[in-house]
Amino acid sequence: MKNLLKIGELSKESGVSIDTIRFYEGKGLINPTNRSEKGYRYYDSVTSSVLQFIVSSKELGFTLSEIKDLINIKINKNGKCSFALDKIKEKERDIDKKITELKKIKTALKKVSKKCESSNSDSKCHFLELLG
Amino acid sequence: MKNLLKIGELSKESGVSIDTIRFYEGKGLINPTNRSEKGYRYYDSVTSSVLQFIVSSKELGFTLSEIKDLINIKINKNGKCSFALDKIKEKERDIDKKITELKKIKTALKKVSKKCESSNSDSKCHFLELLG
DNA sequence: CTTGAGTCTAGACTGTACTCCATAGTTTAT
DNA sequence: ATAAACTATGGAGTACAGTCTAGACTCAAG
Repeated sequence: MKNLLKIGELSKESGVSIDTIRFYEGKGLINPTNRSEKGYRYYDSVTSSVLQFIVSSKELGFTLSEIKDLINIKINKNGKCSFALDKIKEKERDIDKKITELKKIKTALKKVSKKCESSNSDSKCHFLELLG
Repeated sequence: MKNLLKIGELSKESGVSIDTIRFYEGKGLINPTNRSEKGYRYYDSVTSSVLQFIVSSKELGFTLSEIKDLINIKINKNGKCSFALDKIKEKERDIDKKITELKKIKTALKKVSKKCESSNSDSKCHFLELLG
């Protein structure tokens, strides 16, 4: 068990909480390098990189299940760029779609608020009048 | 009970499912106009407008709890525009914030995918190499 | 009067990503 | 040897917005 970290140490090194580390294990994202007889988890320091990768990927908008796919590309496809690129491009399209939707909402909100602003502030609200 | 709708009829008229109507009642968004002795809900047709309002507001990005606030403005503040306008403006800022965040993500994703594209498609993925 | 359709309630389940808890066992330091 | 610190497990709770189910009751039509 030399150079191996216990879960608390890994947590400190990675900045990911113990609970979350166990949670990620349950989701199949990481695994302890081994377990002691009594069931204690032991990790090598690569796991810390994996946790960092998870954190970064989350910041890029990937869900845990998508991140699991990415990790599996690394494992099964030997980390070929072309496979990862597909996922990244797909995520870009996802994000674009969301931005488009939000812009539509923004436009609609502006339309509503303009009507509000152009009327007397004490008058009945055009928008709320939809309530019947 | 003349001109009153039973929940199934309201559901058909509004396009909102029976379950959802009851769920909205639990959240305090709507209420049956009255109840029969045996507990059946009866609604007047204004409730259909309220449901339409809820659907529209959801499309504008409001949560149910925010929609409840809007409905209460209508009831308590007599539907004054100035009160509703605050909520609408606030939501606009929310949406703007989300758009900004998503744009940041988009930029970051592009950076990653460009690195992927500029390398041999069979080569190791720069991004996945973060996995250690 | 019976049958089928409609309605009632309370509570469980979905997905996402955790977080917290109790209880028990283990390891480490003094 | 003992206490403090750490770890294990399983399960509950959070937020959001529903959806679905079971089991019981009621209503309308033939």
